[in-house]
Amino acid sequence: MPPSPRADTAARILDVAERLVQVQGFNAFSYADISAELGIRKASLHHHFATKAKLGKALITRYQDRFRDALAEIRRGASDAPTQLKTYARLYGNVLRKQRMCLCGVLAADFETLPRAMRDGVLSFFALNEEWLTDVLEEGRRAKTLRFEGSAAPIAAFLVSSLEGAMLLARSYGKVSRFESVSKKLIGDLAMVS
Amino acid sequence: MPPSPRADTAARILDVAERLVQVQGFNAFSYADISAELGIRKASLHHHFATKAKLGKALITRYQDRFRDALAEIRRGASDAPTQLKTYARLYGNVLRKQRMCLCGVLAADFETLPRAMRDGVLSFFALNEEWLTDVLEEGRRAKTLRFEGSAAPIAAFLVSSLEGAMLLARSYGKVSRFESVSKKLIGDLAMVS
DNA sequence: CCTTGTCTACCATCCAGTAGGTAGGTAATA
DNA sequence: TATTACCTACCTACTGGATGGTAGACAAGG
Repeated sequence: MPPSPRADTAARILDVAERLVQVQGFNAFSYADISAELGIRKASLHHHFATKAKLGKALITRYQDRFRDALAEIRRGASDAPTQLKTYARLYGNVLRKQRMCLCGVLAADFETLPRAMRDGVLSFFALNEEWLTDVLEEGRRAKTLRFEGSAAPIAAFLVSSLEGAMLLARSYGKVSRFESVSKKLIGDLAMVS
Repeated sequence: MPPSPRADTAARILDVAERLVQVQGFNAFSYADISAELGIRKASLHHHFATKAKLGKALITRYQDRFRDALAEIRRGASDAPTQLKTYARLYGNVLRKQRMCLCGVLAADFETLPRAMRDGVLSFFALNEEWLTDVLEEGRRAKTLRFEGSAAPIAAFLVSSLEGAMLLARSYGKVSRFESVSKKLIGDLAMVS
């Protein structure tokens, strides 16, 4: 079905748009930016993604799907909970190392200006992260590799928001080490002293 | 100097602009928005703040000045370090309760699109917070009201970024309780068990 | 008289989105 | 095989409206 000579155009549009949003925010980029970068007319972009809202929603959906896969992969690794948490934090670190902010973190800043479908997508992404972390935390406590008081869910929410905040400030400072320092502390405080 | 019948126009412009930035982000609001809300023509706004960049810088400067005063006030209160931290976190909570994001937190998301002067202002705001927290942390450790390992500065950086992240997500979820939960945990983990 | 604050009127540029058309591929029908 | 119809992907050209910003006039107060 793809008779085009090079990679699927829709995917290339998403690639460029994703980077632009992660670097500049949703309201600061335009179809013209993508058009200039890909050498494709604006009208053609609208052929693939009729409105900016739909493009934005597609961006979130793809991002979340990939993230879900990455999380499942960590779980399949069968390593202990502290190691899974470290690998999880490295997912965020990898984004930051590309000089980008988490897609949904930056969209959270634009939240009040987003169309409904995008808001739902952003919240769904955070929920996915929290649910995954909740599972890892509970498993770690059962295995005595993690230590924390109370239920796991609020700890998971704490971890997600702290990592997002750490990314936000680390990128502004231009120092990935700021993020690493925070993620190290977060996990260190949870890990059982062996 | 202010011959105007009501409060200084420049200040009223800053008030509206501040709220718009905190809610929508720097790139999502316009002079037209302020104009409509204040019933003052766009050209008059430019008379007070020639460019959007200068308006933005003035916004940061005023925000930081007020924050500095509030921090000094907390220090003057002469309460113990954990109480000072709680009062500090309440400053953030008060912003969130107005359905707003921290001005500099939201500007951090727009960081890459900001003019130089504004970037400097944002970083300066974070530095102010971290320096103040570093002082409180060290004092608390000396007084044995706080407990933490290593130097205070990275803990201070951790606190600022975690609180900013907690605000970001709590606002998206529309639940101030999410922020309260995080700030309670942050301070609880530092407070000496008495 | 000059400064300050406001106004009307305007500008060039950018924005998301639309209208309408072309080229080429696919598939059913005759 | 030839015809007809439809499809996808892309194009040029445009629209209405918003954007940040400017020029110049006018009124009031010191």
